[in-house]
Amino acid sequence: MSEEKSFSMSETANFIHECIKNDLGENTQNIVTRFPPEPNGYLHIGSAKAVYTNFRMAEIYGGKCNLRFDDTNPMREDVEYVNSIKNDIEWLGFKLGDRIFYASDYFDKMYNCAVKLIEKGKAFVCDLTAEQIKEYRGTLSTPGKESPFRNRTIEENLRLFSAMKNGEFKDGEKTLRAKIDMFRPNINMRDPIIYRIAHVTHHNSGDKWCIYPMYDYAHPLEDAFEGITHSLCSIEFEDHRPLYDWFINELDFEVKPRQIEFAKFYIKNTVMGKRYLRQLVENNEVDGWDDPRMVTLAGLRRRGYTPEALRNFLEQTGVSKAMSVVDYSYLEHFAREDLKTKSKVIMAVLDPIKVVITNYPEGKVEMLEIENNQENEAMGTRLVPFSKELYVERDDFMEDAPSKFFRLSVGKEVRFKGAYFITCNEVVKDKSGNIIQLNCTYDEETRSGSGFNGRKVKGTIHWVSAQHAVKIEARLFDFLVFSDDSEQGYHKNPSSIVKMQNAYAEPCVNEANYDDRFQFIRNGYFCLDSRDSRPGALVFNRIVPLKSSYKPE
RNA sequence: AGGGCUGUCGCCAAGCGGUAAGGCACCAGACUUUGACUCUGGCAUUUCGUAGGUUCAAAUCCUGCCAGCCCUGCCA
Repeated sequence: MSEEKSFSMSETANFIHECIKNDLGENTQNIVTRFPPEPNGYLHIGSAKAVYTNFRMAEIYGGKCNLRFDDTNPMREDVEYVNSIKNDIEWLGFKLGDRIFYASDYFDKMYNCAVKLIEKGKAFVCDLTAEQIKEYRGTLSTPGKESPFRNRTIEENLRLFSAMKNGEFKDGEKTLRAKIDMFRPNINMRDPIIYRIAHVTHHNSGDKWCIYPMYDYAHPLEDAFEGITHSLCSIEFEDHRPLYDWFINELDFEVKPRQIEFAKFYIKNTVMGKRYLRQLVENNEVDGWDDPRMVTLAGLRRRGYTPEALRNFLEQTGVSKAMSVVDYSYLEHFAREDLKTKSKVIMAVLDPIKVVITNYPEGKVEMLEIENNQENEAMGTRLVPFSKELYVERDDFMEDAPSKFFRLSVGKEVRFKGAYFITCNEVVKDKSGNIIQLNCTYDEETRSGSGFNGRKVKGTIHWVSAQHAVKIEARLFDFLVFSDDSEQGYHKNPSSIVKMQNAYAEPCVNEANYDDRFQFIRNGYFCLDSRDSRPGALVFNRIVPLKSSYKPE
């Protein structure tokens, strides 16, 4: 990554930079941040912002960032997710090394801290049922009331908590609660539950525990245990900060981590919620967590987005406290910009129509040399076969063309990219009137590279030699949903994927690797589908189309 | 007896009392063997959610109002 550019995050997120500098003074390199996902799903582009913000801040100041699996609720977690999360973060370009931690590794320390709180008279074992606790909590606008078990003796609390740990009670029978204040307007402070009983096998700690700490209790402790200086999280946790600070203070940690919140972002016409993504996967509405239409990192990767494009997007999109809804076109911009000079530019015809060059010798094949990327000469050239029968894009022909149509039409001359000027003379139709072939002639003089300068032509179109072309499938994507004013806020797009199964590409695609990206000239950027493409049956995903200022009438 | 946070161009976003950066999108033009790229120009001054106030001076400070988001899981 380029260093000049990489500092632009310091042009935004200034409220974070200010805190860091105030707290650390000259020693900003001591910063330690963390990204703490619960391993209960795949990372998506929204989570990537939290990944990026935490890792990037540490990177900017030369500090450290931990990946910590916040696995305090065993009923919804799975190792499949821990592996995908590690993989996705490294794919984004952040080195994890020995900085991978598990909240579940701290269960002993957390238990001891809870005992300490009980001993200080700051926590108690409560027998209220879930419904009662809800009732006692009060509402947004009315205060709560105190639990009748709030004033148990320290000795009794200690004995009961130990019994909870030893499995003497059933799920839900008892909880451990912090003793704070049932009358606070901030509901998080109304004697929050800090331990619950769950006789469930944990993916990491197995059956060692049947009590598990709640997020609000576990999180500040995890941060403190790891020496986190700045805990950068999304803004819905702002109301939890007083509780976070309460635990840090009550437990007398030497270094006090500080929580700073930033706003989440949304993308227009995109549902990012984990619940929704999971539902799409479970209902088989998509082809897994890595479906190219999904905004999971796995999906974006399979779609062909590069980590550089994502990082630039996250960088430029900024970090603030104001909720934002970013246009998808902003993401697309960074994808094109990244791919522009590093992709081989080749020709593929997605929706073919046959062209016969009537005055071109039967059986003749010319190998034309065409540059791989006009803006990057280092990418060299390749040889592309040209022959009597070609395919061009159906869209590139029009029978009754308006004057602003610079492509093929009867009587009009256009340039075939890297080849000759071609004039269309005749349209061949089948019985039902569908165009099945265009008969054209070429002008030998106009061969590309010959220096021909006799006349100019307005349009250049791409083509592929019929006998040499490789038949491919090209998949074109659109939004899974469109935003609307309905109650749920969106409706499904019935045509979010279009499979062009009769597409043809230059022979060179046979040598394509899974991590290659191509520009199919005038059609957009494509890459092989890592799941469905195989030799002999290539499947390409369109990463992003090219921009176009052409407006059909 | 509700609390917290946020409002600067269509979308992001700088701005921290001295007279509205930048990017995306869009529009116009130039160039072009991709209608791409690139380049040039345009794009918030009856203006910073709104109404008042303080000040020589306000997007920046104060007050009221309005709008949006979050909070009543033994989820994170």
